Amino acid sequence: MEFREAKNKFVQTWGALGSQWGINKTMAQIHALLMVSNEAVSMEDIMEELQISRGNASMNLRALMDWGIVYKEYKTGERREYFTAEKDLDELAVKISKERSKREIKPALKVLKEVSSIEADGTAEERHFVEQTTKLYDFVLKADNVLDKMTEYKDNWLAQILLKFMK
Amino acid sequence: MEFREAKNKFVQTWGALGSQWGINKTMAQIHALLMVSNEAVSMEDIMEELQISRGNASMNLRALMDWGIVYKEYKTGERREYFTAEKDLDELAVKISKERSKREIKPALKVLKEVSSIEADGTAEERHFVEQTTKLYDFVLKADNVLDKMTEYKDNWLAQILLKFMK
DNA sequence: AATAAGTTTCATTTTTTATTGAAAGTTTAA
DNA sequence: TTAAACTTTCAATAAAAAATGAAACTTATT
Repeated sequence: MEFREAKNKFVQTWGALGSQWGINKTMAQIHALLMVSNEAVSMEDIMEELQISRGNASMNLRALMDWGIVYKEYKTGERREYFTAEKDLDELAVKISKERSKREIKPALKVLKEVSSIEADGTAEERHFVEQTTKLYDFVLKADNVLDKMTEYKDNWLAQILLKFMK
Repeated sequence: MEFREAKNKFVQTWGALGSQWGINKTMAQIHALLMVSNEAVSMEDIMEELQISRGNASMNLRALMDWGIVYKEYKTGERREYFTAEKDLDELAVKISKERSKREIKPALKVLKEVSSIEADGTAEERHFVEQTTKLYDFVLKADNVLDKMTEYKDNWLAQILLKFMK
């Protein structure tokens, strides 16, 4: 396999993976492209390389910047904007999990808390509902916290968490 | 909030969360419904409660069973099939992460290995590509393994992983 | 302050994904 | 072995999500 083919395969695969995990294909592809570029890339280049429209490129670049995993760069003497991706993978993981937690897990937790707090002295059905949603709330909260800790001390998280536990 | 409202809210929320993570809405909703039911539920009931067609119910129940998180149950003297969900949340997490790893992470790793193995003594661009995809391969592999370990020893995974590390 | 070079927005269109429903298939039991 | 009760499949349809592209907007330069 030669370079261009490999690069293309990587971008396509990353895009497919993204869409399986609820991140739109183009957004993941742009990110992939920037990840493996050794220098900042202009919007034109991205449009050209992925064969997408200006609007699409613009909106997904904006989304990637909102996630904090793509940065704008200005070259002196040039009007055009260039883009680079966060290339530190630990940093990338931290940002993605923080963002998804904020956008998706936290709101879900809120609902879980709400629905598990209904009065249910009634039927077995109701008691089971409250029990199960309460367990789910605790579980999701715990999982979210572990993730948070893992990312907070990104280097050697295991040792760090352990330290915290022992304190 | 009273019971029916709470139950409905839970099912809707779980469905939305599912679709944000690449699991189809109905599949997540059926799972939610079964999770909070204290007894096995028939396909008819599911169709009725979620207002979905027979085909849809059938296909998504099949998918949930393929994932190993929903089981068929037979009631003696009844023709009809009933369904229950895995209610142990640790077990649920294990099964979901195993399944997603198998379906999505493993194939992605394969591609990453492939594309990071190209000959690249050429340009800086090519060298950067190989370096970056190699890092990514290592990272994803490591993350996948940690998850695997966490789920393998689901109770007190921290201590267990630590033990392994120390051996 | 006019213009040029570039970027963003968003109504419309396209693509992708999920759902329906009717026909085919199974299974149980009389 | 037939029929009734139920489930599965899959081509057609609907719904949801993503992409387009042209107009509006911004900013830098002369």
